[in-house]
Amino acid sequence: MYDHYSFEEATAYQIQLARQLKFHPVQKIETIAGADISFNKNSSTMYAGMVILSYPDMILKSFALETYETNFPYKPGFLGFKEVPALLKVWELISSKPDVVVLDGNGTLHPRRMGVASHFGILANQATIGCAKSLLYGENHVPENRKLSSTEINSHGETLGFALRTKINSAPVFVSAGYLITADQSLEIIKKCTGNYRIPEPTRMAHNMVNDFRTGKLKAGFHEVQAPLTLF
DNA sequence: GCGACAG
DNA sequence: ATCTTGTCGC
Repeated sequence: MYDHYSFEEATAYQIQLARQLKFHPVQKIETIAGADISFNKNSSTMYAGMVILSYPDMILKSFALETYETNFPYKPGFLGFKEVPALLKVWELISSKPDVVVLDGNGTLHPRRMGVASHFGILANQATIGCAKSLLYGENHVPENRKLSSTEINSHGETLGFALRTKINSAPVFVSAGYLITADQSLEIIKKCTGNYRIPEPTRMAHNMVNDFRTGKLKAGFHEVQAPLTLF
């Protein structure tokens, strides 16, 4: 889908998409999804997955898995071009859409406000949150070493996101709004999705799923979870 | 020119 | 992201 895009064209496309960004509080949240991608080194096959959990219970209800071929390379600032097409393909397998989707990467905490979460959100017309494991853009401020302590991440005097300490003695994660949600509400939601691990439940489960999918333990398609599987 | 740089 | 052994800490 984006394989033929040059980085120059990709940059122009991001600026174009950014003009369509909208942010407002999500009224009711009963289900939340986590999305992630996995792939073998030097392979063009992407293993995409999305899990849907109840909110704020964090109980796995269903998940979808699908593969997608792409040769778009990874480059800081352009992650969306490599992952969004695959994520949109899994997205189609989900008939009952979640209220918000958490992506493994940034939202507006990006030089052109178009991280993978914002990129996916606009194309899917879906509320999204970006939760990255390391900082891509903005003035870094390290939060205190206490669970759920946070600091603002700014750029040119504007608060684009937050650094959040999800676990003591572990590096913070970086939260920002993707689309159709505010940065403040994104932080509140990620806090409620945080369990006993550094990575919040939605993306943590999605990460485990796509890894099992890639290694053949799970198959492509939409899957309903019957037995209240609190495992993983 | 130099350093930074999601997954 | 993936590959990959040992090691430190709760």
